[in-house]
Amino acid sequence: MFDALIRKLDMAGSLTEADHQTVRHLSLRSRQIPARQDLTCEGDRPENVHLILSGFACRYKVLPRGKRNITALMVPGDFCDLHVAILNERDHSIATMTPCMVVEIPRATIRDLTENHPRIAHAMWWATLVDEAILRERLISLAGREASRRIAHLFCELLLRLQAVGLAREDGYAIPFTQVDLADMLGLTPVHVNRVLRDLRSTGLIVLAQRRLRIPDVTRLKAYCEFNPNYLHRVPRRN
Amino acid sequence: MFDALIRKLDMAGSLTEADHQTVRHLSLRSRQIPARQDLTCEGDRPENVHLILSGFACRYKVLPRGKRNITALMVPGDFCDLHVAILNERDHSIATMTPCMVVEIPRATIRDLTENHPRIAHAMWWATLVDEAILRERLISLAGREASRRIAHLFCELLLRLQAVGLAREDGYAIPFTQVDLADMLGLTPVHVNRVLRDLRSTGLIVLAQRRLRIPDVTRLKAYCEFNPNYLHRVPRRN
DNA sequence: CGATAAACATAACCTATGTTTGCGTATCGG
DNA sequence: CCGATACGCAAACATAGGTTATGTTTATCG
Repeated sequence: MFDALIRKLDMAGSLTEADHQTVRHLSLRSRQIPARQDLTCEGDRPENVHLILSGFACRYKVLPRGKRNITALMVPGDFCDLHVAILNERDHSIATMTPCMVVEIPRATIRDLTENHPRIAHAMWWATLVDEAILRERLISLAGREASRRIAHLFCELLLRLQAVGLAREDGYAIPFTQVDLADMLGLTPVHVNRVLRDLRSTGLIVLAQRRLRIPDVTRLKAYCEFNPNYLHRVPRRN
Repeated sequence: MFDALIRKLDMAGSLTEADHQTVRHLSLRSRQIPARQDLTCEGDRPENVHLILSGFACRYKVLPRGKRNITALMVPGDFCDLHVAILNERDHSIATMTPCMVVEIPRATIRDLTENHPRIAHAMWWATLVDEAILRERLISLAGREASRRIAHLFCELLLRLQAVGLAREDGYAIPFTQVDLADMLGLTPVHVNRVLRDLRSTGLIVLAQRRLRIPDVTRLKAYCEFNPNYLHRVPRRN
């Protein structure tokens, strides 16, 4: 539990051993949550910040017409809602997409960390900024890429993010979303998602069956959607 | 110069008088920059954080095919690139859209503030989160609203943001963008922006001429695009 | 085991938006 | 003052993606 949290914060690259100890001495609880259940709702006075240990969650907002927009996807190791500690009203909801194990971090704990542990505060701010960068890239997808490249781009992003936490192989991963979920993430209709997936399959760019995605030629898929991973702000590891 | 900065940080609502003093004693320079000029480029090792005193700027990214995507709009009182202090590589560029007066805040100054002034750090983090909320709302516009509502939504957002800094009246404001700029912000073609503006004009929702926007019936325009201002996280002022 | 629902698939049609092109007008440097 | 360039506007046409409808497969459950 603490490991996941420390690993996340360490990505910012500024923690000391003392900071690690501080984190390890927090009193945290983790909780198992079933699939498709709200963690928090728009308008709530939020009490806890959540970190995902396992499973997938999403940030979403429902328009008056009933359309669900997924604005972010959270995978194991991600914070769901750091905002909570800072902003007073939440402007969106967060739900699990699969069963999830999450750590609950009380708002007060975050407050304390930001006030008394500048390097940890810095790391949390860093995490916020990376989330924002991912959001920006999704915006670019919606504004400028056609449906097939948009999907391909999402698949490439997920490949890297899941590899970073050991949930993807070199060439693929388990993908737990329905086509409706994908549509809500990509700003498309489920029907069109289905069409485009068929096309991507038929050109051999992806192999997708039984909720498992295989990318036979990762380089080719990345080239197809002009994927540039710099926005993920990964520390260059083995590059 | 310090006033604008303090006003921005104060929106988070957590600064003390001592913090104000700290800010006032920073050594900052301001600089006039002509229209349509990059403040910083993608890939740069960034050195300064910018705060806009006057004029409009945007955050953008150019896709390989040459399409420019504007992912954010900065108006007077906004930070352009708080990231800089935290992330090491920039993944996008920032440019002025009109002539701008900007304050340059050295990266080292931000570092110092985050390490030694937790409430100021908190305020900067807050600003980041509000930017992210705005970004999310733009994402929703692109994913779920058709062109005319998308434009209307942008106009409503700008009305509030500009009113907050005294640059808009009750019913309108000077809007310095070209239709090409609008297209790049909205993920549309300039031609379609033109069409849609014509429609919005003909239905009387907006009056737009000589780079000045007037909204005869603000309530009606807000209703039209289902505008909900909660994502701006304004402190309720006179509501 | 059959019944029900969820997810996936695909076809026909429709519409919002992109594309191309052209024209008029304002703006600006020389 | 002139030519060049940017911007706004409009019309005709092309297409990606939305809509509606319906069938098929897979999972769930009594």
